[in-house]
Amino acid sequence: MRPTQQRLALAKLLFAGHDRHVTAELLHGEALSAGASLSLATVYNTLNQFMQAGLLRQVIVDGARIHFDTNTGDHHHFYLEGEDRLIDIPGRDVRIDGLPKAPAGTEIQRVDVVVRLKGR
Amino acid sequence: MRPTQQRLALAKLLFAGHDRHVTAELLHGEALSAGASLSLATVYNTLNQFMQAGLLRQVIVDGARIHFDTNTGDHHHFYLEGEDRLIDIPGRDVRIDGLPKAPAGTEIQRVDVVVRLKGR
DNA sequence: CTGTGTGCAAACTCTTTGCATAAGT
DNA sequence: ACTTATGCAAAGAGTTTGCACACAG
Repeated sequence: MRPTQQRLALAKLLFAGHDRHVTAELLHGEALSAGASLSLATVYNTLNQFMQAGLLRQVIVDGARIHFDTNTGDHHHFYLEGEDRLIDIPGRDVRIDGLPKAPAGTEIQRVDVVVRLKGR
Repeated sequence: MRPTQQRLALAKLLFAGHDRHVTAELLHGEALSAGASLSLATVYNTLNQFMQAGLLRQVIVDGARIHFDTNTGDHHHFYLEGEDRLIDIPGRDVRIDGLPKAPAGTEIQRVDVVVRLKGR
């Protein structure tokens, strides 16, 4: 994977600080605002490449959009429906009991917990 | 909501037996096979109406498709990635401990657990 | 005859793909 | 030059919407 201008710009936005949750469109907007010049398609491709490289993870909460998460470790999410926003829940603290064992011929790949929040 | 032919055909397929998980496209196919005559758009509209009526619930696991679940009670899901198939996990049996409390100004609407399975 | 509600063609949104172009050897 | 990889326009997949038509009162 070559360190092109587009990829560097996105990497910088994604990994510069703390963990982030972004959608392709949001990141595209940020990149443009930061002066970079790339298309939304390139953002998607880059996000998928970063994902394959293990730098990023998808979070499915919304059906309409895919969210990408720079935190690839074991954790879960609060999802604020109104604002379409994600907040990490550290995986260490959470314990899930009473799950049936995986059906024959399958094995568990991951357990995702999504706590859906409603603004009050 | 009028009991039109289209709605009756779909209701019959959805609620005739045990609980089901369907996508719009799958249900459309079944309806056509059963001799009904309706468009995919109508299936979507009808599913959304059933949902508003509280007869159905959406399950978001895939990002590409929306799954509809005739089981509206408290429960969770196994998701078989390869086959794009859902299996219910009764909510009674599952206990989740250690979740942080909801951020100020928000309240928990629902907690969804998805156990992602990989065929072996 | 009038008004409410229905079903579907067409539109829309998000994401992926095919290909001309660019970069490296 | 030749090969591999890149970025984006255009296509694809899933879902929603606007509107002509049907049905009930």
